[in-house]
Amino acid sequence: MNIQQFRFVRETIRRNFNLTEASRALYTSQPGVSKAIMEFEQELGVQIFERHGKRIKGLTKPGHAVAQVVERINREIENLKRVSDEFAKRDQGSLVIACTHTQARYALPSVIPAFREQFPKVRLALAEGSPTQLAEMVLQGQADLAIATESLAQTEGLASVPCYRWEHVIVCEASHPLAVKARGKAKVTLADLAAHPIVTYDRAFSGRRNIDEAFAGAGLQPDIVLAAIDADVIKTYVRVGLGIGIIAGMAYDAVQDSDLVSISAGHLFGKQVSRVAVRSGEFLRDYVYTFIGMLTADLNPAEIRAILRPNL
Amino acid sequence: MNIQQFRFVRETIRRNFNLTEASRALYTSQPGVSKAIMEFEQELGVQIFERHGKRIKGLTKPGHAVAQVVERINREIENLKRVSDEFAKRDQGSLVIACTHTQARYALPSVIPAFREQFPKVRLALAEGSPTQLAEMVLQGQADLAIATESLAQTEGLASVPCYRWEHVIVCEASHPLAVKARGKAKVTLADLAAHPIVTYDRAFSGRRNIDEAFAGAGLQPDIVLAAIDADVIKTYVRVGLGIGIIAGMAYDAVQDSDLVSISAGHLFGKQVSRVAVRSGEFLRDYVYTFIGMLTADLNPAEIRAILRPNL
DNA sequence: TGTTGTTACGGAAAACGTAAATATT
DNA sequence: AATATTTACGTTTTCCGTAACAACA
Repeated sequence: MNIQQFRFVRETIRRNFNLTEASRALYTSQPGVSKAIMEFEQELGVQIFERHGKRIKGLTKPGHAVAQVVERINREIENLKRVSDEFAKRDQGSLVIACTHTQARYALPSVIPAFREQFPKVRLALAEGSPTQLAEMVLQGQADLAIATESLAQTEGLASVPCYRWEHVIVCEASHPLAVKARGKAKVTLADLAAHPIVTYDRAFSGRRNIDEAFAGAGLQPDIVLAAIDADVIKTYVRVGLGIGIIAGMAYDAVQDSDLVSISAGHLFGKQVSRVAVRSGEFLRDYVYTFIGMLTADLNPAEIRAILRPNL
Repeated sequence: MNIQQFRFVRETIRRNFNLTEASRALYTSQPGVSKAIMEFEQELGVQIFERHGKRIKGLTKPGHAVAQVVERINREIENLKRVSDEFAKRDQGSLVIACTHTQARYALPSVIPAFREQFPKVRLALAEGSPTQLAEMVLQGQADLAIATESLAQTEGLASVPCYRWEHVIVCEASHPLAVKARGKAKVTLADLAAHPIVTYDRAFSGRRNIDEAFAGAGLQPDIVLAAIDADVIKTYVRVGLGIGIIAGMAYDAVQDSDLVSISAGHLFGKQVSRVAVRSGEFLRDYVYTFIGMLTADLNPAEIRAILRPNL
């Protein structure tokens, strides 16, 4: 039994039971993988992979059980490297942040510079995607943490902490009837919004679910003429007159967006809570906790650690 | 990095940082262990062991962190063998039961034969000790499960289920004043007991704590003239007139002990609950769950599994 | 001075890549 | 026919034990 065998088994499963791909991914020869896996099966005395003749098709029943343990071993071995790097490399390393465009564009710019100053040797990477993709990235170990408003708290295998609160705002031109009404101190209603074409976020992003639910709860059918992933796109289409925009409050910049007005919409769509998530049970470098601490003003690093790593 | 290194590190720690002993325990050469550990440290880039010159004295700070992960890896590797044996060996294997003398002598005889019949190829072993020793055996992986009334539920790292209830009984000769009183349907009191010399269990065993607490709660000072680990010894000294005995109810056999009378004492010392414990997070062979199921009449195997292995 | 850990070295074993053969779709 | 897996085989590397050496207590 050896560590290579664990890696081979894992990669073969990940690559949909294609030994050739697995071997390529691990920079080794395909016969080597084949042989190692066969020896592994022989040593354990069980067949891990379902074979149709020579083709590997999937996991056998014992294979499922073995694969679970192998996965845990692989993770712990990765943890081992991280643990030792924590001491050996001190504050060198990398931090891969999986986040939505909204986070990358509006939330992180206030945090990243401070982090960079404290850990100049940590290489930073931003990976963007939909909340479910972000969760997947963290689960697969491709990213160290994910930041999003959706999905993270519900995803099995992730541990998450609330990170900050925000609300939606409506953006439109100053001359728009809604802007006029808001200036008159009158509260904008869902019915007001439903009367106009709307540009807002795509299904999976930035509290769009709450928007849909709010309208549905009021028995209204909003006229969403365009859905986009990021507020910049939304604002652009608001500017060309496609409709009114509903975006995250932090995405409205009083200076840069002075040609538009923002009308608070928290009373319509509720408070949104962005969360930051990591893979549960994972060893994380100290600076990851520091980074999360910078994101979440009201929790201290010890609290964060306690929530994200309860059993270590 | 390889599996040997993990084993070497673990064994070196277990053997109090003596490489020579560790190498002997693992049936290999001492220079091999030394070299493997040094290479491991080099690869991780941290020093795991504290060295005074050449002597290894303990773990460094990074060593502590590394050792924790290494321990987890070792356990998972052991699990791997068990998982595959579960399928490969079907119902062959071994079952090491750590229990107190009381369990071995009075509780298990009704269970073991049935188990043996169902799994004739499973080698059985009984390891006896005090409840804390039993817990330790399970934690260290020397035993698969522990059965005892004390300690198990409180011990960190163990998962336990209640197994059966029992009560203490008083044993004495039929002519003894207490026996006379009991025959007259009068309830025996703690004060009655305190008036006579008592022979009962040793501090750590079989609900002795409840006995002490009951007397203390009543402000009485019992005259415990002899404390023993097992009921056979206690009954022997009761027979030679050393005093009255307080033993576990199941330890009184109406036939074999017909020269003594038993007086129920549940109202004095409360109900005792024996528990069965396993190391939490451990993979256990199917027959282990079957065995536990035989011990615990009121829980079915699925419930037991759920309690003892919540995250698998 | 005995015990414990490291260095040196050589034979055995294994790991791994290339080439060829074989099976599957 | 093209793709995928296993077998064969030889080189290279690693493993591991013995022997010798060094240092602690």
